[in-house]
Order: sequence, then structure tokens, then C-alpha cells
Amino acid sequence: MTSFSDYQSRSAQYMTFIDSEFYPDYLDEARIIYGSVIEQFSELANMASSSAELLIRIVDTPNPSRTQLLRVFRKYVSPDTSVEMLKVKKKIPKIIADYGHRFRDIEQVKANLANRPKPDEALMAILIEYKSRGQKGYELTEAFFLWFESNFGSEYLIQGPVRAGRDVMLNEVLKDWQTKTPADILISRNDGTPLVIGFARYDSDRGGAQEDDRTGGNRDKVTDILRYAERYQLPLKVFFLNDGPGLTLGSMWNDYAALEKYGKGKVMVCTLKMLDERFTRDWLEI
DNA sequence: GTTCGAGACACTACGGCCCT
DNA sequence: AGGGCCGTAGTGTCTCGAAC
Repeated sequence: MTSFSDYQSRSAQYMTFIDSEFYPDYLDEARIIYGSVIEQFSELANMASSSAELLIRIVDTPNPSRTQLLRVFRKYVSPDTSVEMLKVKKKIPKIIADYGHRFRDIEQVKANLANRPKPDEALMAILIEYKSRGQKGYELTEAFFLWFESNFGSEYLIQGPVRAGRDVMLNEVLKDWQTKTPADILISRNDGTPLVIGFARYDSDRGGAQEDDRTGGNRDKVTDILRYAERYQLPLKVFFLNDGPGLTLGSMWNDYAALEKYGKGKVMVCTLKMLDERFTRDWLEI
């Protein structure tokens, strides 16, 4: 049986690249999406007699414009208050009370708006940078679900959010599992016997490990799940779907190889392109 | 003296669930 | 039925200590 470690020298061949856009190609799209938002912000600003009033006017605007206007508000008026804070409508009076003194004066804001080029491509580029955050992870899980359905769809059950959505909570699907542990994938036999708990992650360019959901935390998950499998005599295994060029940076590949070794056959780490070779019925039924 | 890795924190998008 | 909030997604960026 080949291991994840064996693939390291050919890692590029087994990597899945999910396309990103090139600069400056996306500026055209950014102008379409944000041009009117920035214009609308200018209009609201020019009508307002204070920055707090501007915020109130923005909050009264229906979505999807509101969130985008709040982002522009943050850039021009109040870098201290995150859009996440401003999203909650009923907290707005308190935010104005607590942070209002740090809002940039409305006259200054109006002047700054007037002095920017039109269209303001710099601001548009900043705004669009976040648009596709998170999407690559969804592409990865969706690709796995499609692959699994076409290969094992009739023989096994698979659960989990295909794109966005609530994770599979282990305490809800495993009898007597105590802690709230989120997982991305659960595969079981048609009779309900759980076979695989899966975690998915796409890394574009992060090399360093993130403690909570990377290898440190992963090892704890493996320990807990395998101990559970032992106690209840279940054929339960742990699967890590990891992909993206970030895997080749730093110690990531070695960390995951070590994790797989630690699992003694009950843990498998794969990129999408390894699935056909490694994710077999034999492994599912170990 | 500079570079690098790891951890910590932060950011926005969006689907789905909950509440009215 | 619709609006609002929550949870999850990947990654940008800062700091600090170790290694070079």
C-alpha cells in the first residue's frame, strides 16, 4: 500500500489547481460589481450631515447593497469597526455611541470622495479581492462528493455539506460521542454503520500550520476517533482530503505523512488526484 | 543583521437555518 | 415568505523567536 509520503517527489502531478484570476483582468468585473456601490456611497455621503447619519442611512438600505456600502464606509469613515460588527442592525446605536468619536468627519469624507479618480479602480480592486475567498474550499468538497457519488453512490451513504452549510457534528451522528466535533464528510454503509469521517481543506499558499484545524488538532481528532472505533468495535477510519499548492510549502507534506503513519492504516491523506489509486473499496472496508 | 516559520488574529462571502 | 444572523470557507498580515 502506497503512502502519502511516497507521493512527495511527484507532488506537482497530484496537485489540483483551482484557477485564480490574473491582475488586471478582474478590474473589468470589479467595475461592474462595485462601480454603482461606490457611486451610491457618494450620494448617501453627500446627503448626510454627519458620519453617524451616513451609517444610519446605509443600514436602512436593503441588501445586497447594504453590506457593500458598509465595506466602503469602513474604508472611508471608520477603519476601527469591522463590517461584521456593523452587520447587526440593532447594535448600530451602541456602535455610534462607542466608536462615533473616531469616525472621520463627514466633510472630510465628502472632500476625499470628490478627489478620487472616477471610477476608483484602486478601491474596486481592494473590494473584489475578497469576493472569491472560501470558494476554493467549496470546489474541493464538491469535487469529492461528485467523485464519491459516481464511484460508490449506490453502495454507500455519504453525508455532509456539498458546498456551504453546517458541518456534520459527530455528537449527532455517532452514538455516545460526547464533544461537539465538526467534520466535513461522513461515509457509512447502507445499514448505517459509520465507516469514514472526513476533513477537507484546500491550501493555495499557506505553508504554516494553523493550530486549530491543521496537524496538531488533526492528531487529536485522529486519536479520539480511533479510540472511539476501538471501544465500539467499529470499522471507522479518518480521511483527510487536502489539496492545493500550499501543501508543498514548509513542513505540510511531512506533517500529513506523519499523521497518516500515526493512524496505522486507519488514516488516509489524499489529494483529489490520488482518489482513484488510493480511495478503494478495500480501504473502506478495513 | 536578515530571513523564515509558526501562531494568532482578522477579514468578507455566502448558504442555510431560525425567527417573525 | 422573507429578513437577519450564524457558521464555515481560505487567506492576508502581524509578531516573535530561532536559524542562518
